[in-house]
Amino acid sequence: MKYSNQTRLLVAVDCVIFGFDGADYKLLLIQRGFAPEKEKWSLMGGFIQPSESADEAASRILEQLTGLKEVYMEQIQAFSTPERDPIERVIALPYVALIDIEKYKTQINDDFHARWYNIKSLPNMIFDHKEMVELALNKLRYKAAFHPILFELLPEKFTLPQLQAMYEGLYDTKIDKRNFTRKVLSTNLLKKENEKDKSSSKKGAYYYSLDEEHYKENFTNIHNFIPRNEIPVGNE
Amino acid sequence: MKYSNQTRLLVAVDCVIFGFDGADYKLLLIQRGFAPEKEKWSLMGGFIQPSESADEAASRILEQLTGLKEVYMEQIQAFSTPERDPIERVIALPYVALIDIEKYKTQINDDFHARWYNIKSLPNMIFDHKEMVELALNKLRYKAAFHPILFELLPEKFTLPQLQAMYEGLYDTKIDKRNFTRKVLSTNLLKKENEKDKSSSKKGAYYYSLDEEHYKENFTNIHNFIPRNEIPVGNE
DNA sequence: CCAAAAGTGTTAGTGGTACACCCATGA
DNA sequence: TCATGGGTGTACCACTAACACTTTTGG
Repeated sequence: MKYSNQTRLLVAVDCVIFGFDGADYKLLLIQRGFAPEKEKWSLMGGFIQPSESADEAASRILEQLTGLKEVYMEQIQAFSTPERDPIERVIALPYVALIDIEKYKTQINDDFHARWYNIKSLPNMIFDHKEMVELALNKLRYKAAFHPILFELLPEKFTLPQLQAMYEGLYDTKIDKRNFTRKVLSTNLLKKENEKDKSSSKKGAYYYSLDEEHYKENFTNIHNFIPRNEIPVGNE
Repeated sequence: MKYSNQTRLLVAVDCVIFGFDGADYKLLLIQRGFAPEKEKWSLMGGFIQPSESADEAASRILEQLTGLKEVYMEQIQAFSTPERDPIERVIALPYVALIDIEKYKTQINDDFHARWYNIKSLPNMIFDHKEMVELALNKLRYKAAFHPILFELLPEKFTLPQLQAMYEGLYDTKIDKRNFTRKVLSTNLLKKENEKDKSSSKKGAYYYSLDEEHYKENFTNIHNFIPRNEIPVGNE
């Protein structure tokens, strides 16, 4: 039995995949292989299949492109204007994903002609993908100010200067390192390691890693990672 | 031209409509008039039509039921598991709406056998509508702690004790009225009127109204309407 | 020995919370 | 006059932000 006299629509998920290279935020884009807008840049996306939920579709699509599973992803608002895709109406469910850019490098699947673009100089993108990216960035900026989601972008061991650079990059601002260190450590989300990372200074910076216990328990707590006046308005 | 070999799906919006009666939060539910689960309670919903966006569909559906337009609405996460509707797969885009319960009363459309239910004693609902309501409530609790969205639930003129009761109801807690007053007034979102509301006390409480200018400008600012430890975790 | 990055403490101000009494008035 | 709800101020504490010098070490 079916609902009668109703229009059925294509539903796609589009993945807004962010990475961080130590200095800048990058967005992973592919070159669309088919018309219209062939060869323009696009988010990686795909239609929801009969057997899968939207979350599953997003994971599948992310894995197809990057080889990565179990990545932090979050759905944002649907894009649904009837004319957004000129071929046929498609409802898009965009997902924001944060991945460790280093992990991706080793598993790249080049079938899609994917490329990292600095978020400060994005190319023209098809349809309303630019809007999706803007929305995703806003969401990220808002959420990262209160929740430790950026930690997902880092390798297992990382230094506080690296972490700080991530926050500075996202908000395009400078943060006082003494205040930042104090805030981050006071969350008890991190464990200090004994080794140092000497790759970026002679003195070396201590490695930290996530304290998995505390991280899961306190993930939804509300923190204050960055000064209030750096949180952009017009968000979520 | 069309995308070939892809499955098209029904896409519906479901409206999670909250009201506040001065003491409790209410959810507006309808009695489903058709099988399956005929006569069980349900959110008001409807399929997205070919000519409309999801936002438009949500407004249309809200207006059908309540007669109200230009109401605060916000989309929350899509529900998309393949089996959620036993008749046929439907992707649901839930919307949270906040309406002034008094305005609704005068415009009720009884075709749908609608009824307000206290959110503390909801009836059994069809499909995953209960989950939608939970998600919507969480979202509301989180957002209302930082943004003045609850103001949408009130009539044009309202008193501070009324406003406080709304916050107390949402978080099921008591708030110190001195602190609450100070916080709310410090936002500069309100204008004090000269009249008093004498309906709930002999002394009377001053009416306030939204300072439209400031309200629109500062809507996205981050406030602190309720104590941190009352904000539930596991939110958004 | 020096350049370059890491690490660390203090202070002043702001904002949050806890707390209790007087005010106005209709009945 | 009294019961009821409305309105107001203060003091402590915690958090924030601003700020500068010392440490380490590879070259």
